[in-house]
Amino acid sequence: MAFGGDHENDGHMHGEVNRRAKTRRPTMVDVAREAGVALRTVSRVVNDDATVGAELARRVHDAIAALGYRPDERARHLRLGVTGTLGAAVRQLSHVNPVLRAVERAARAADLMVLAASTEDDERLERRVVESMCRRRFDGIVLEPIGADHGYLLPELAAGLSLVAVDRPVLGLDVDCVISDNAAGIRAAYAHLAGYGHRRIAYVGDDERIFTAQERATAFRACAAEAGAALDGMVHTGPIERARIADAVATARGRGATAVITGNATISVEVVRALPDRDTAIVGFDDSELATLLRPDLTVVAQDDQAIGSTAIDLLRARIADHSRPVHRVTVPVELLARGSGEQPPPA
Amino acid sequence: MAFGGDHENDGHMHGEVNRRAKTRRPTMVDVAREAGVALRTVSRVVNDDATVGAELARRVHDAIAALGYRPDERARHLRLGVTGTLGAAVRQLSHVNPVLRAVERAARAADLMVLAASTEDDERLERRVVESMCRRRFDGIVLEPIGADHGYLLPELAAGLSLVAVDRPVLGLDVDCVISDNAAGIRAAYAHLAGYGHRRIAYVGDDERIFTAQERATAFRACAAEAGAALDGMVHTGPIERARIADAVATARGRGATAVITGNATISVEVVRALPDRDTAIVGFDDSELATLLRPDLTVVAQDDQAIGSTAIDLLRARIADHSRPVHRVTVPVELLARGSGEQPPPA
DNA sequence: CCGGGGTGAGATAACGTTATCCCGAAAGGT
DNA sequence: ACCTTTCGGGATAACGTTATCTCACCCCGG
Repeated sequence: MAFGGDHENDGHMHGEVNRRAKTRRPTMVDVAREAGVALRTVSRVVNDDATVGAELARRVHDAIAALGYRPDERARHLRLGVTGTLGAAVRQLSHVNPVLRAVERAARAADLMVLAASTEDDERLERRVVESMCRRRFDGIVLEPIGADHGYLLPELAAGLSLVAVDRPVLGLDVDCVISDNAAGIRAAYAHLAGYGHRRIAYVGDDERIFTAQERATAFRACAAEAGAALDGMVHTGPIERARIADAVATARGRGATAVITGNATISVEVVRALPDRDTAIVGFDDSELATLLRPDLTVVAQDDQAIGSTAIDLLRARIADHSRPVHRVTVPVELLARGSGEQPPPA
Repeated sequence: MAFGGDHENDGHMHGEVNRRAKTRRPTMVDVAREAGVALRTVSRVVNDDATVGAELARRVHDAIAALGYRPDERARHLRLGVTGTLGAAVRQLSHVNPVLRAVERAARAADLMVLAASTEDDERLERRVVESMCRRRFDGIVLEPIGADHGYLLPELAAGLSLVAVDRPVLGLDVDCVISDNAAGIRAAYAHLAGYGHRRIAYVGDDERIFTAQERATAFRACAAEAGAALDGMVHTGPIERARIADAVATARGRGATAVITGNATISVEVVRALPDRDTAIVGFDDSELATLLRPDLTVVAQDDQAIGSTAIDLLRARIADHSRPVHRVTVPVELLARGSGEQPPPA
């Protein structure tokens, strides 16, 4: 048995696939000849133009079916000047990315197709991807920008590219963007933990060269300063590595930390992994499916992915419609979801 | 200072974005006029044709820079007949999908751009996405097929579409595909648990209308039959709902199950959630980041995502090169990774 | 019976590239 | 000095659509 299980009854068998050898694909001209009508009439039929008579329309449809004609959008887009396509350049397609999902949804509602590609957190690859989308004349691009130097975007923007940045701004360039209110999220987390009596609160975050990581760490330091709390051994930022995070957690606890705020979902996982017992309170940044797998469930600062995605599409469509409109930078509120891990008081 | 710190120097400020009002984009003709050369010469320069003199090349480059000329791939693709683009139609872009990642990587190595879109597990949306990619004349499509009726693919294939299915075959259609050896994976899991003394082994899987779920459940039944084990209350398939899975786990344990094999990563999470204590052995299908978060770490049947992805691209490229070559259906081996949850014997 | 307006359909010119030819000039050989 | 070869570069025709005209035709009022 080759495949495990026999599936003869599964699908309606469609029979052999007829793979034509090397013959050119039929075009509108061929359809016109076959139907005995003018080229323009075929175009009219394909585009559901009402001004074509029923008899001719039928003949054209028959010819299309007989020849297996498939319209070519490349020519259509070239002629029209518009592609009806948005590009999404995100860090990793194959990672959890609720914002991308919302972007796809919102674009579909606006009858735009989203085609996405990964930038793999590599500046050069981001550039390749974005420039490629530009050359393809996508109507607009949703970008999750990485790195610092986005100078390559300048000529594209000047040439008419419509762009919106999500999650982070494009540093040094004045373009539309949608970001979460990172500072408010950290403040909410800090206040939440403080409200339960915590005085020594630690922060474990991502590499501060990353914009969001920098914003969140800065906000944390500001919270501590405002609360009059010392920062010695309480702030740990750097790359996401298990050993580093385990170390950070150990150090913080050694200095008397009774609660931890994390910088993102991945770090939350590692922090939970590194905590030997359950007596340290945690508030994680970013919601995730894992949050409710832990015990107690993880209290998180959740971003409003839906709002971010649909706002991004709104901004992009507005930019496409009016390329010289003023730049908008939208900050989307976040929400603290109390689930248990952030509501335990410090041990007496 | 290694990381962190001040970022004032990070982004070279690029100043104001010069958003041109409504002027037409410059084309090769404009560049040719500006440089005082023929259209064809500009094309040569853009395509790095060696037959163009240094002086003229410089003049053309200057003109390109002066006008801000950006080549239009739509016209290029139309003229060339190929797009250098592969489409990837997957169930959810924004979910963990290591195969897609491998596909992107392999395609990049072959100098092909991958543009991906979600089908959202919706047959109609899958059709819209695939047909859209066909009309855009993508050179090939990687499809994670859903549903049963893929008849709409027939005319596209006849018209010259190159397609490869991953994870599941296109039922009823004879097209290239790459799938994991699901049956072998289940057999390995079963033998592994049996080897540790388990006699009552349960299976909790996905809806059997899904191809992989059906294959895995079938293989499990075959294993049980071969081992002479009764199946009463041991096989639970259906939609992924927390309540259903909790129920399934409770039933199985009630019937004396000492070990559980799961149908995929999501189900593994729910099974772990539903197990009140740690005395039931588990082997999960699909590896995931969560696997090593649990205690004990989860023993899993891991798919070889890298192999699946690169094989898919290989098949697709071969199909593009020779459209009438014989169809290949590749089965990729899976690997059992023992991490602890599958090595505990039944309670005495 | 004729002219005018509406209407369905065809010829033709774009859209922005690349490929096929062809030509003019420079170089080299006798 | 002239013929041949080479080679850089220019005119022009595709690629497969859609948009702009134009035109033939029909219907109807005057």
